[in-house]
Amino acid sequence: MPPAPPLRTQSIPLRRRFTPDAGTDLQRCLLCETREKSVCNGIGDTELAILSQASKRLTLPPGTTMIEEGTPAVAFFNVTAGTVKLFKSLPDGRRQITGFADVGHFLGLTNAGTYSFGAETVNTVQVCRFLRPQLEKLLTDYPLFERRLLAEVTDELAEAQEQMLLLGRKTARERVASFLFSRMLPPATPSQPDAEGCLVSLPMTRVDIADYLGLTIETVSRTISALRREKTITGTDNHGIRVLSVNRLQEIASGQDSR
Amino acid sequence: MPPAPPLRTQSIPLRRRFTPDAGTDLQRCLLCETREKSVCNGIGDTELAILSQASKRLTLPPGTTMIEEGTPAVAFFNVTAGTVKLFKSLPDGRRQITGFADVGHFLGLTNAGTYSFGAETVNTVQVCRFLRPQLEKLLTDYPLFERRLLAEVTDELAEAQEQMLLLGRKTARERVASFLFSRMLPPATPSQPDAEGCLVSLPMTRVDIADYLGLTIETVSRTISALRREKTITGTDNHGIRVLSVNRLQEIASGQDSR
DNA sequence: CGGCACGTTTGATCTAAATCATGGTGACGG
DNA sequence: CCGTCACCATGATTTAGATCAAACGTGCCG
Repeated sequence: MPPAPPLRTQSIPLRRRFTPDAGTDLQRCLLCETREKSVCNGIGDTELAILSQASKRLTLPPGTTMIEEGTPAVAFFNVTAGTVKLFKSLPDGRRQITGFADVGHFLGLTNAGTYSFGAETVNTVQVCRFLRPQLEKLLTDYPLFERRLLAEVTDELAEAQEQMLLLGRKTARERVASFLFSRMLPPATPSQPDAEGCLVSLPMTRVDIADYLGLTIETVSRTISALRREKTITGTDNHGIRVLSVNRLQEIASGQDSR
Repeated sequence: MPPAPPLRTQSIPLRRRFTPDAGTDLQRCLLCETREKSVCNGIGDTELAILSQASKRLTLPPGTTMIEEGTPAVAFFNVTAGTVKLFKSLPDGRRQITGFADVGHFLGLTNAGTYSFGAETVNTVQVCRFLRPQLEKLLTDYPLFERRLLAEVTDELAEAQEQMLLLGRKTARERVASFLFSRMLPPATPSQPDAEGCLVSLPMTRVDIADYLGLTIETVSRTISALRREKTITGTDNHGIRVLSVNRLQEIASGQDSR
């Protein structure tokens, strides 16, 4: 029914951009600062050399297509810097972003032979790439790695259910508030806890936010403006807002809101 | 913004209804017909007695609350007959059904100490219940069990992403078509493949369908009527419709639709 | 320095689906 | 057998958010 929206993907997949980082030594994983946040923590310190060999670290510029929906599922990624957006599309171009994978998150897991979703970098991203056979070997060799992955997928599923509640039953206002609130929960940018309000980083564009919340860019923009007008948030920078009242935001997000 | 809808839960949790089945012998799992459809298949034939001891089979009448959102996560269930609905709610009563767990599906997995969702039987349901410590022992003792569970959760996540696309970007017509189509994919009720059209069983009420698709009962009702009027489906039974044109239904579901 | 491209904001209008309202049907119990 | 209750269908009206339409800033490049 809705007419096909204009194509929004400003980026094209560039194979030559998949350049491995220069210094890929065997100590890489041991020194990795994001290890404890990720599945890699399921592998002991002594065996980390194996992990380094099983994976390759890549640096990807903003707007790089990492996964194209429907292509063979050959790799699994672990994000060590930046933000990746995951999405599904309809033939006419309508798109739903199903999640943003930040530092410590994995992506690319699937049972089917092909990916059922696409993935594209939001900003400059660093990932560790595991090819499928290597991943499977890690799973069988390191039970704690598998256990950790199971836990991560379980969390991911719980988040997905929360997002279904948002998409199916929340108002635009509640959706935007939920989004901002969830973005300030993990200590991603824990700058000043509440010196001048908590800073929330929004590396993605309004289009991405809209496609994540099941809204249009106009509605997202208007709603953010309204929250600004009523002093729940401040900041005119498009990629970083400041939350003035966390409680207020949470109330709106959970639907306990007057207006 | 939307006023609290009237309470829709016609059922109340009845502790006394959690009665274990009479004949719980050690051979139960070996004879279980739904084993190969479920995580239990990760355990070898010889060790099935252990599985029988780790679980308890229960028969639950329609409308039984199995899991109450926010309560301690003490059990994990495997559905062996019937259909269970999983849902999340907002304080004012708005509800989103996040999935229907049919035969072979598990429910109740979580990392947090409490359930982040509720679960209620749609019709008469049989489940095998594992208490949490028992489940964890199975996971560590039987790698194939854990691997199978990881695969199930991964599938569940893919389904959740598909549902996010539906909730965020599809029209009412596309949502209903997608629902009916997805319900006929698994050979749940594989009666006649296409003798007089494929039969699809809908054990849940219109309210449940609406809460699953992020619509109102009126819209669901009208949309089903429209599909009937245009001969894509037939049947006046509320809990079972017949798909006359599978292709047509799939086209509508995926958004390639004229009207 | 001017112009173009991109992302964003804001206003006016439209519409798909929600809400409000009513009637029908079948199951169940007294 | 009749009243009640749960569920479903359908018509009339309203509305939240989509769509259509400018206009504004900012950064980039010739």
